[in-house]
Amino acid sequence: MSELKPESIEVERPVRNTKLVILDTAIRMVSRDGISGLTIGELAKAVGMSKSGLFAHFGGKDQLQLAVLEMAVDRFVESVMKPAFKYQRGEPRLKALLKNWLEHLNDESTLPGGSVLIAASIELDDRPGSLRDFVQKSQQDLISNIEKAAGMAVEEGHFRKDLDVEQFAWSMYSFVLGYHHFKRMLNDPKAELHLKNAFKGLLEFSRTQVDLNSKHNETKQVKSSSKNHSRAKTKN
Amino acid sequence: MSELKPESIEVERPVRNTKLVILDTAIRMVSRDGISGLTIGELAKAVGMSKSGLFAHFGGKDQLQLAVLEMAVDRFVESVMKPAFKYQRGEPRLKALLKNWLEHLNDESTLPGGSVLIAASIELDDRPGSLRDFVQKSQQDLISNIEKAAGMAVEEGHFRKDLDVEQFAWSMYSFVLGYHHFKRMLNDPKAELHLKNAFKGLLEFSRTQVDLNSKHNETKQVKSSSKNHSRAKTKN
DNA sequence: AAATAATACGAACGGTCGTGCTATTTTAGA
DNA sequence: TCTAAAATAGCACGACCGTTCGTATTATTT
Repeated sequence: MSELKPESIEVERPVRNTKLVILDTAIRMVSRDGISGLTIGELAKAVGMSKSGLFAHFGGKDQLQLAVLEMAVDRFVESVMKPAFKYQRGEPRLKALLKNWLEHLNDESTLPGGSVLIAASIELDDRPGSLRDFVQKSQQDLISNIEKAAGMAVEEGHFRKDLDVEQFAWSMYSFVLGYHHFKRMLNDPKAELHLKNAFKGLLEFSRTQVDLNSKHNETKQVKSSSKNHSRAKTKN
Repeated sequence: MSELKPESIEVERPVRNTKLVILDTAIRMVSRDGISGLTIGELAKAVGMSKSGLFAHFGGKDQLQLAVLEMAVDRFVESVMKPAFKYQRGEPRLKALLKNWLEHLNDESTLPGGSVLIAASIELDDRPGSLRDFVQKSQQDLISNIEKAAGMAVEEGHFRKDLDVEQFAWSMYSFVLGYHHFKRMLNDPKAELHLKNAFKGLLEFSRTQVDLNSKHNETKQVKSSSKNHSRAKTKN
């Protein structure tokens, strides 16, 4: 009736939410059933639209799957990586990284069935294609960022100079995988405790320890003859 | 009824290899495509028989899947656990365990697409049912065995007395998961090296460290004179 | 007002899925 | 060899898969 001025300020109110709603729903389904378990029919039913209508938003199933994984990576970067990189270089940043990572994995509202990317890694690790390539690259980026952060900790003097940053990233990532596995599959209530203990031990191991009398560290070996007099062992 | 033909030597038993052949083929397919990716039609084609003929061997798809997982666990026990338990209690057994585990994971002939059980764990971790229950129990058994082996290492004096064996098992398992992930998804050629380094570090961390600088180290425990007799000490 | 683009819909297609039912072949014991 | 049972094949079914097509309802542009 009274629409006189159509050039109001609410010009930017498009229904572009559709694609986002689809992907948001899809990511939860994929979290439970895996990237291969995603079906267009089920997804359409979940978002309340027709198969063909949903299909039209993506060029095909592969592109739908890829869009889901891209969104998963995007969320990970936004909620884990970027906030961590606002912390101070070195140990604080690494600690923040693990903390954000943990919170991200524990967010049941967005990941009710566990990490999409960890699951996709195992699902796709022997199926060549653009999906696998994408996941692989995202994982490599993550590892690389951990290594860089560890390298900064060395530069800052938080970690000792002969630390193998590749080994550090490897161990840290393995601990996160272990946490995911123990929590989700084994329902281990101590999973978080064990992760924190392991990470604390890794930090202590990596820290500068200068009370050495012998200096024959002729190797890049990660383990030197450092005596960890204060070992983090919270017995329970 | 006690009259049987004693001269009958049942040596010419045409082994009912059909079921075994089916499961052996299935395990390789599942290694690549996951336990949910297994289809009866593809499996029948791979072993060269009809869908219905293969189907008759199992009561349904669920039971086929369960049989595959059971065989996977059986092979793991036979090739990893049992041989390791022939080694001496303590560190030697733990080292053998990891060695066998590594060789098992590296056996491309039986596991061309990575561990069936690790993949199944992630696939099933949010889908209740008999499959999930079975995998969960098998994993719990494995963890429990690692904890026991670590406990023995404590009893033998290889590891220090206040070692948290749960934490030990958690870390060891996490390293294996990390190895699997880095090798399969990231194609990291250093995966095995990193695993060995991490395990070596874990062993050193767990070992009895005779700190010479601290005076009040309650080393009432002799180190080598009577290491053979266990002192009836059970883990708390 | 007319033309155009964007969205979403329902119906249908060819395939594959798991799974019954019935026939045929193979095997084992008399 | 004969026969009963076990093993396997053939066939058909309903359900669901991804995908295509034609179309209706809107917005946006001309």
